[in-house]
Amino acid sequence: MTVVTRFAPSPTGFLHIGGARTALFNWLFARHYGGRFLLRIEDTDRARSTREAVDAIFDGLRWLGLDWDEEPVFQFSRAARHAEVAREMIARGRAYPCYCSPEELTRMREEARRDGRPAGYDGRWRDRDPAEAPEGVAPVVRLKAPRDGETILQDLVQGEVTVANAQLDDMILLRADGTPTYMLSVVVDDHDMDITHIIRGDDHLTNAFRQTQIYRAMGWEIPHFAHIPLIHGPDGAKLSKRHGALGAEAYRDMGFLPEALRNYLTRLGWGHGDDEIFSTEQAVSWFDIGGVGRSPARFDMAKLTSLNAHYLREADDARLGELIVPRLRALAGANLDEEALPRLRAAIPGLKARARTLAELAENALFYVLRRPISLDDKALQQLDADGRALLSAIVAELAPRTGWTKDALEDAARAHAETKGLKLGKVAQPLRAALTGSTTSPPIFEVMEILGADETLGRLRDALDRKPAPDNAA
RNA sequence: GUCCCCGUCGUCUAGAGGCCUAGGACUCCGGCUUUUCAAGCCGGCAACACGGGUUCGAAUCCCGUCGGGGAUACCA
Repeated sequence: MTVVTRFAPSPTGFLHIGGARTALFNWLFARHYGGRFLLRIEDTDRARSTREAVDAIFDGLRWLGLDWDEEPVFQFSRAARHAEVAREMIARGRAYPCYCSPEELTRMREEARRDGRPAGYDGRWRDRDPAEAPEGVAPVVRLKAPRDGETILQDLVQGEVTVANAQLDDMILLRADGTPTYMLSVVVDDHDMDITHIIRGDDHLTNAFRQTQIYRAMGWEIPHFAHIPLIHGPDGAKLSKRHGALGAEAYRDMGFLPEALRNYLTRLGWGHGDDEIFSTEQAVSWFDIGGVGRSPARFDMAKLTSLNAHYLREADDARLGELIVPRLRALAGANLDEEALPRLRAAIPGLKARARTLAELAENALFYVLRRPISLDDKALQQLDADGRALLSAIVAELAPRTGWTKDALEDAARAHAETKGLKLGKVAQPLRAALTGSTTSPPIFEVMEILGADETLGRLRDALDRKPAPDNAA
């Protein structure tokens, strides 16, 4: 049997992080078993579904590297088929029209709750003669669900879960306007799409019981269910839009790499021994439902960030360069000079080891592409006090005439210079760093000098020396 | 209210009766290294929710309590 999984989001917003993980698990499972991973857009709620949301979901999935098989199914387009199934259920005596008014239903719910009974529709039209139907009221179609006994679910994650049928009322299959409800649509579509494994959030666990009853009513084979625990926010509450339930694109904008998010999300709620960092290929070969935990997990930015730092260090230099160009343009508030790109390419290795996100990478890279004179931060300014400037002018004289402008030669020269003055290398390195990068932290300073080149380096050093001395901090 | 699910360091988790004086990762705190900052290496703090059983022996099995979450729509 070929495994077929699906991800079935409703296009009412972006691809939020919980949905992304659900999609990921379905994708991993299908790929692991060499099966198919399908997409179905559940757009039957016409009022809330938008084309923008559909695009955002596709984009998010693509960005995460989750490719799907076949054309996505749009659920609304299958409404006629859903209604046909409902009619078939009526013909089989497994569904019936119900003429209850919304007011009646509310009253039923309130009374049931007050009496401590399970809330829900009491089945009053279940066996009533349709001749008694009130004039001019369009009925809904309800499932004639079993009233006694219990429905048992064999869940791949939650194990065997049992619920008394008395808890489940006769759910609506077709609305008064003839459109299908979610409960009917999912079952029909999952069946027609030959879905073998339904992997979804455990907020659907109770739906699975009702859906099981529809499968039975139609005599269809019931797929395997795997209800995975939801992701919670840092405060332990449900991850909602109020907390961290951001869309995949928000994480992209914050500067996370898709492979880092994929690794993080895979590890959230799933484990393979003590493995923390693994490739997508490894994840595919290791992934199985058995490794999925039963308790909800909280979303932890710090760990995602740490993972991202790892993947940043591993990432291809040219790729990172391209990724940060738009960010650099925004930070610089201008287009980049021609020499900026080759300079950036040479600088990435030194830069990426010091950044945790693309946002940080761009910030740290900015000094390389800024035009002279560059601005200095407060700590850099402090390095360029009278002492610092004296050190600087001495070393500028030393560096200016040289021809071998490589980091090793430059370091040798600086070391020799420091030694004659009886200073540690750090003493001369910091003023150089301040003048060249505008900050007190940067990649190795002689590497910076080599990448900047002799002209730019000397220019920046002169800029620093030409500056008016910083006002005395003590004053 | 009713039903269902969950409960190991702050967080993610390993653990499927003795291998557990509970392991790893992230965070945090020290140290080493060092031209700064990272990285790396070494070390440290830190958990089996609680109470009863079962057993020679329980984080692991059972029951209860408490806590958290989810579902209870002519939404999906």
